Amino acid sequence: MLAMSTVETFERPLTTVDLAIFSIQDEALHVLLVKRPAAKGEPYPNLWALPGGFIDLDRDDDLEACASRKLKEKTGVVTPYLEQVGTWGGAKRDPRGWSTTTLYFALVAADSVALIPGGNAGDAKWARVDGHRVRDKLAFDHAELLQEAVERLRSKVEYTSLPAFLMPSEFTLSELQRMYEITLDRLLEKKAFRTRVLATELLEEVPRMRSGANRPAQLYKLKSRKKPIFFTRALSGERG
Amino acid sequence: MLAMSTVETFERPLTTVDLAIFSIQDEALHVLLVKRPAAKGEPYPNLWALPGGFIDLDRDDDLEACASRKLKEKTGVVTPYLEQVGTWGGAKRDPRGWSTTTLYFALVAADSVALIPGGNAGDAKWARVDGHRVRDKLAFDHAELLQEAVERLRSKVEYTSLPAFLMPSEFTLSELQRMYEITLDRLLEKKAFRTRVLATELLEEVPRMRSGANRPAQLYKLKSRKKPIFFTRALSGERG
DNA sequence: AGAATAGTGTCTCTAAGACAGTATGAT
DNA sequence: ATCATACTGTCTTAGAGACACTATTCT
Repeated sequence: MLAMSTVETFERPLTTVDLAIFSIQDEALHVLLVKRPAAKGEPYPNLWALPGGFIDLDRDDDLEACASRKLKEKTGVVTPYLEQVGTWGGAKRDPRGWSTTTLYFALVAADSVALIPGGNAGDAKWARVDGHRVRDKLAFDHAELLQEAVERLRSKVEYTSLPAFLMPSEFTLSELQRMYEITLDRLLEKKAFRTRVLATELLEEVPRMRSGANRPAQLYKLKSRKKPIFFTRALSGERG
Repeated sequence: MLAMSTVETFERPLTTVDLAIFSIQDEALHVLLVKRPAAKGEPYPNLWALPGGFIDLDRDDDLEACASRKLKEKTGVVTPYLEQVGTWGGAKRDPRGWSTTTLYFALVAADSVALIPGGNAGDAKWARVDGHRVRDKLAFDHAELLQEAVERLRSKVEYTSLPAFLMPSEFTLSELQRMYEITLDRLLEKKAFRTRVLATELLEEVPRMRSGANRPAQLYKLKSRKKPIFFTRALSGERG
């Protein structure tokens, strides 16, 4: 390498962006996994991994644009909740050399993402999150990345409206509460939940009801699909 | 470049680690700045910037080791509080090309860091943080990085024991409260503060008192210098 | 009527906030 | 005694949690 200035004298690590894309399926938290390619030179062939890959320096203006692009490629979803979890970098995490990955987590509503395993056939799947992990052995340090993403998600659910981003466009308070319970993996008290949520600027009534074999329920929609609401107190976190 | 495997076909961004090193000086929050070199090819010559630089792929095992190394080089401090804030990456933030920087913030006790502006003479200084910024114009996007670091610091002070890491080895409750007030830039109520702090496992009495021109105060030390304590509720954040 | 889920009334509990009061040293 | 700061007593307030109660639809 030609040393034109000091910047050239430093070797550059491999730089990737990975995604933990969460969604609720069958009343359980799921994360999207993709299968590692089997081509020669590829590490961890055929293992499952979080979707992600190298930054395209020509197409990606910044890290978040890169994450958005990869999310859209995998799920078709364009405006989900997307948050940077952190960056892992080190000499050992990729056999090809010193590498960094910046991890984002995304929340997508189940009904907005019917499209996945179809385009790339069987090389992508939703895996159920059990505790902090998934049944499959994951490539690289992705088990650790996933654990941190799940922990970030769970801890933020305690004091924000994040689960609202997992909802379809209209939903009832009971359905939203169920989404909280699934992401937290514990039951919540109905009255406290409703008071808490309705005390904020999060929801707006729509003049429709959800009918079933019981009393109809008021339907709500999000006032804004932009940023989550922060509550003044976290849930206590010990009850069941 | 020779394409030996797919990994070689991707250009790699410049990758750096930067630090927002905070300390309390003269009853105010300060951050350590270094002056950009004036050598040709160096962007933003002579402007102040957050300390940082390229990863040394041979010496730095991982990102945090790199941050620790740079912190030690600048301040001599070896075991401070160090937390990753996030990673900024994009095509425009460094004129030399697509670059990423991973920002860490560190909290160092004022008395543990007498050594700085001396080694490198006038190329480093403590700058007072006013609101979310500093008087000097900063290089790159460091004003934005600093703002995020300050916001992270302030918001975590609301519900953690972070300011404890800014204290000398022994201190009184009033001194700790003052540290909270300085980092938050607002006054706190004494009784509530003491109850909150003493209800945790954070502090341990030492059998000594701080004497002055008044009633002596009980001295305390941290039970652990490792991780911060998380309180169950945040401060309300509106009073003054 | 009964099942099922929506939604409320009300009490308790915890920890923050307000603020006045007492305690203990130096001068 | 006075001042300054340390420390406590106690009332108020906000919001979580518990839990029983009422409401409304369907079958």
